[in-house]
Amino acid sequence: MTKPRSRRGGGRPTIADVARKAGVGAITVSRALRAPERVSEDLRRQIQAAVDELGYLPDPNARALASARAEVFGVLVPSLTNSVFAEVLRGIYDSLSDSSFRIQLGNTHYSGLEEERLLQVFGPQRPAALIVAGIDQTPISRRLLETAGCPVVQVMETGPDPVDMMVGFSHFDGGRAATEHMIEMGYRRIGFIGARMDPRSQRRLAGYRAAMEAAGLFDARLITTTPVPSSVTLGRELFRDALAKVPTLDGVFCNNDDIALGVLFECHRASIAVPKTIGITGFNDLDMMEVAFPSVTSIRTPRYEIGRRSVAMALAAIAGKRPQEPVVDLGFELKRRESTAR
Amino acid sequence: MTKPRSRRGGGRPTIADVARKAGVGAITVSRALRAPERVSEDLRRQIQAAVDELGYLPDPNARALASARAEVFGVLVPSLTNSVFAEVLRGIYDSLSDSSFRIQLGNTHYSGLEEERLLQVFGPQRPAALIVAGIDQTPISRRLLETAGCPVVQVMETGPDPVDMMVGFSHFDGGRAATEHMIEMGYRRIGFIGARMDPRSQRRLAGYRAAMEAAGLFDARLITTTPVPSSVTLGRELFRDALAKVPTLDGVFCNNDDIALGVLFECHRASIAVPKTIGITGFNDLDMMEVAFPSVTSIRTPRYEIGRRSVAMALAAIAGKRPQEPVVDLGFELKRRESTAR
DNA sequence: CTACGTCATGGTAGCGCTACCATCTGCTTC
DNA sequence: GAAGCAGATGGTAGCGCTACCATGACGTAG
Repeated sequence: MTKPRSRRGGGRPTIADVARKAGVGAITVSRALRAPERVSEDLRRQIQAAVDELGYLPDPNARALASARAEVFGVLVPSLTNSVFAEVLRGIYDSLSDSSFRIQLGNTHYSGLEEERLLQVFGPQRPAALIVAGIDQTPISRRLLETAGCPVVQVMETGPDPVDMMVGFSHFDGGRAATEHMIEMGYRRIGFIGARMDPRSQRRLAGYRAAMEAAGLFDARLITTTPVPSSVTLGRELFRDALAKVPTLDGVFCNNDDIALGVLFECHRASIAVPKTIGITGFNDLDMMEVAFPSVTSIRTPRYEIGRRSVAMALAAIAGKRPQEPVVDLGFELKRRESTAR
Repeated sequence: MTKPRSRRGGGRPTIADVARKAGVGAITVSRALRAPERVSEDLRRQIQAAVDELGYLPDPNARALASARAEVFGVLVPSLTNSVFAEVLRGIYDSLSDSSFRIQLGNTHYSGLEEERLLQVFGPQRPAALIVAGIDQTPISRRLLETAGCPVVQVMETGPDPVDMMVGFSHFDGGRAATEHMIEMGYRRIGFIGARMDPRSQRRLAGYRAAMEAAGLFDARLITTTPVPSSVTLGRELFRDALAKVPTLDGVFCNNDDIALGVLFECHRASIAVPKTIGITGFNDLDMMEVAFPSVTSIRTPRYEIGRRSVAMALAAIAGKRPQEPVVDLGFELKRRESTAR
């Protein structure tokens, strides 16, 4: 005569309660909820009535345990305050908001080690999909992704060797296009200014370098970088450094828009004419670049779209319909504005 | 002779495997992992060795089901791209990164309905704590929070009637302090410009109004708002509207820094002298306000600290040590800068 | 010396759900 | 008319873990 453990769950209705009330087996309730087309019209209605009456909500933990699969998307980004990733996240959230998937977000702080730790935490939970920023995972992270047993989408960049799927664009090409534009506009001593040189920044720099070399304009002294996290403040300081180092500087390609804004403000403060004396190009094309005075040339990147697309691909894969092409390049767009209109 | 279901888990080691290898009972392994002090030194070592050798990681879903408690913090914010919430999130993440808690983030899009939906999704999972932005929950949301059976922290604002705990500051006082500062600096026709008038913006506006009325300067035509989401672009447009409506405008208190930046750029573009002809005050004090030219007066808000503090309070409550005072006001700071230095 | 705590450990019975297989009905096929 | 089959439904047995209670060893008090 064992008395039941008095509902350690705290008394909320379970699937058995619904089944009893609807006069069916528990498994039929389960099916009615997850695959309604496999239950007759009649029972479906009865079950729905019981669910509504009891206010039944399935326990996601029990579900995850029984099916060895949690309705969770694991998302790993290197930064929460960088508005670039915020936009990607927004795309992810918007695409998932009318599904029953929950989102578990991890912040890697641009650290491979932290990424490994987070994957280790996410893995045992058996997420439905993983979305990770970047394509330069450590070998350990890569193995964790490969053995995660769920669709994986690497976002922000494209590359030759996806773990599973990829959505992004070429940062190298972006850097090159920005630089070629400045050369075309007549700038010659074009500096590169970059903070927190993560792999994507490195590739933009490589694109810059390729363009400068092709034009016979490359000079290592034109490059000013720091591992410090990016900020508008830092943009100003790096620009000062760059100008001190190369007084003949006549343009800057900034690793991102924060930096570009810092440069712009410093030009105002020091009464340096933009675009006449100094041309400025940013990267990402944040909303404010168009409004700035003068408006700032930038590379528009498809951040929101990357988020949406990554979810679409993951959902397709979950549904067993893997996309034909696992690597999607969403491209970018050069926005020519006043800051380079010499 | 029922053959076991061939490990639908996919063959990763379970607590039983560890127990067998260590020559102890499963429950002892469970204890060694969660409350090491209750297991003898000897066994603890043996168990640790077995765990390491097998690479055992507890299944969080099974854990959650058995203990009716998931190691998850549910976090609800109204926007992912608003850098204010990004900073709060950063504080939350930094405070939780060396615990075993996972974070499930929901985006309410400033919608009460969406908030209800998300709480409905988070609840059945039995999170360890809930952190929600704002204090103006709908009655339904409020009940969901009250019956969540876990610590709840409302963040961003303080108010008289916490569901459980609160961390924030007074937006009314912030709005009033900013406005009083401008009055003190000699501005008289001070406009209020605000986008997406969420409850916090409303209270800043109320603070502005209180200060203006106290000084006998209030005029309803000075107020320009819109429900449209905030952006730098919008700041410019609203400023144009405001100026068209009240050509004698000599200052603006902006609902947030994005708007302020838009105003600043428009002043540059239209050759309006700042702070001489128009004074500008923002709200939040984003990094760039100090670097802008001219630098922009703003109300510094303790966003990161709000995130940290909310987690600290939640963790204390989980540990059974509820803070003496459930409502914490972290205050704000007026940063006087060039944009109001008439 | 016995009664009685205390501590370390273990066994059992679920937590609430779903995978798997069995059963049953009704219909088609030859 | 028997065999075969598809579709709807249900029963059973877990998923991997922890709550609860039992047990045994030991020490301490009376």
